[in-house]
Amino acid sequence: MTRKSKPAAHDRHQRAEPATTTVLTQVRELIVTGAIAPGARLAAEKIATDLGVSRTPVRSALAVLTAEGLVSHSMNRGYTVKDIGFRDVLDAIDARAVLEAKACGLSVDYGWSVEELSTLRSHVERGRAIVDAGRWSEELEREWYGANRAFHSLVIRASRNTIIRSAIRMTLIHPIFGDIARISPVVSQYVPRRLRAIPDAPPDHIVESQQDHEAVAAAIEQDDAVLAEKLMLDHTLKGKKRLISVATRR
Amino acid sequence: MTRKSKPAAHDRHQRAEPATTTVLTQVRELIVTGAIAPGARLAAEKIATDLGVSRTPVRSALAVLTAEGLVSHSMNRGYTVKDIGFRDVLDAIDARAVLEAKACGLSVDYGWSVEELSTLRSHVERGRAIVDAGRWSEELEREWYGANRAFHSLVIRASRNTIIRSAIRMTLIHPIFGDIARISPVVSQYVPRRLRAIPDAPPDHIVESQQDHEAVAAAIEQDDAVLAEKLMLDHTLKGKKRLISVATRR
DNA sequence: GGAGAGACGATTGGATGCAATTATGCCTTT
DNA sequence: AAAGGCATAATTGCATCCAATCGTCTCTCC
Repeated sequence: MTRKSKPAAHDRHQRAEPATTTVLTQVRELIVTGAIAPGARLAAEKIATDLGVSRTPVRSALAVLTAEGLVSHSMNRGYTVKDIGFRDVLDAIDARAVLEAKACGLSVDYGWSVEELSTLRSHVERGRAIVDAGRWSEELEREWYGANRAFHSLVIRASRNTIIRSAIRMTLIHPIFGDIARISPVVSQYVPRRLRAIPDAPPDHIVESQQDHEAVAAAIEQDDAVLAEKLMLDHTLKGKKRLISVATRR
Repeated sequence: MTRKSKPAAHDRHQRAEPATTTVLTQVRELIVTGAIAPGARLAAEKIATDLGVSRTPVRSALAVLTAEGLVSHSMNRGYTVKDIGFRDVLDAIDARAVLEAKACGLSVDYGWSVEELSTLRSHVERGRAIVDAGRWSEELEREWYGANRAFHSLVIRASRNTIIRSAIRMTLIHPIFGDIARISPVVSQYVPRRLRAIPDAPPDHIVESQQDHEAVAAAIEQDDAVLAEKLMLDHTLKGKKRLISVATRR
């Protein structure tokens, strides 16, 4: 017995991460992806056994999710998944619009490093390549949304404003925007099924978004904070308008 | 024994509110008011005995505070109060500026009820009366800040945007803004002591803020959403500029 | 037959107990 | 005497346990 018995003794209290954190991300994922339906009760016992922990970390995680606004809580009656209505989605878009626009403007005020700028360019070019590929598919769409998300996170990070970053992450803003209308079921429930089909060419709104990204990137490269902020604001609000027009067209 | 034995039986499990919620607000208050210094460790056992509960609700509350960004957490090493720097305060002001400005614009878009408008007027007039009182005191200043807070909350509520509301409440934005520079020690630590003295007449920044409120209220009454949004944005950013000029003047 | 009261079961919120990890102090060693 | 190592103490994180509350079902009474 010369070896330390550290590596994997009991496996029970042997976590790299607190169980509360694990449960938190897991349950949040289940809610955001719609695996747990809105309005459903969140029985602590069931979640605990499902995830292989006791109720204590589950209850902690649910408290956090309540603060985040994803679930609601009634004294002695447990937790339920909040039902996110169309109005909430629009509200979240408005909130994100101003936060992200400001982040964009601040990033220019702060100044972009050459590395950041080149990363930004690569994200934009990746999106352009996908749009210009001459074809379209679920795979390409997923990829474009990947570039989209990378573009937006980079801008938000470049603002160096951690408060805005966590404000965007917080509340419903982040979950809802997983990737507008397609990935996030919270949003896609408001989009008619036929509009969710995969066409042969990139849909108009993606072409338009790609152009928006390029315009924003250009404004950033030209150090025009005011323009960059305005372009980013318009970009997000276009998404809101599109969602409204699409949702009412049933 | 004809009376119901409901009112106050054991007092132990007889809460109108979960202990987690109580602990949450209590500890948050302690942190925001500076009663617990930044960087201090938050020993669960001590907090529990101090507040007369067990460690379980305390741990839940600390998890929420971590999500809110007020405390940081290290695995197996407990929780510590996050040290909020000047940069964080400025970041929070930027975030709040755009959120509250948007809320203001949205409130006009949505439309104000006559009751809301009259409440708004009364808050503005209360502030005006205090500023015009011809004297000044700690008491008057507290009152003016009360009217200030009422004014801002009303505008935010009138936006009908619950996401923006909780975004403002969340992260550090709300605590920091308890009442700029005076009430909140998080901010006032950056303000030289001599500037915190109580003068005989209302200080310039309060007179200016009062004027701003009146201008915003006027724009709201005239249904000018764009103007109201811009005025509110400028109002908050003025506070940021003032804080910067005051903090660097040591 | 319907309404209300009461009881049972299920589930919650909180307190306590236990294993593991980290911090602290003392001792040894060079 | 300083540095390192070891043991002890303190504290964390989680599981378990218990009392209180809520929901539901049944039984009774009108």
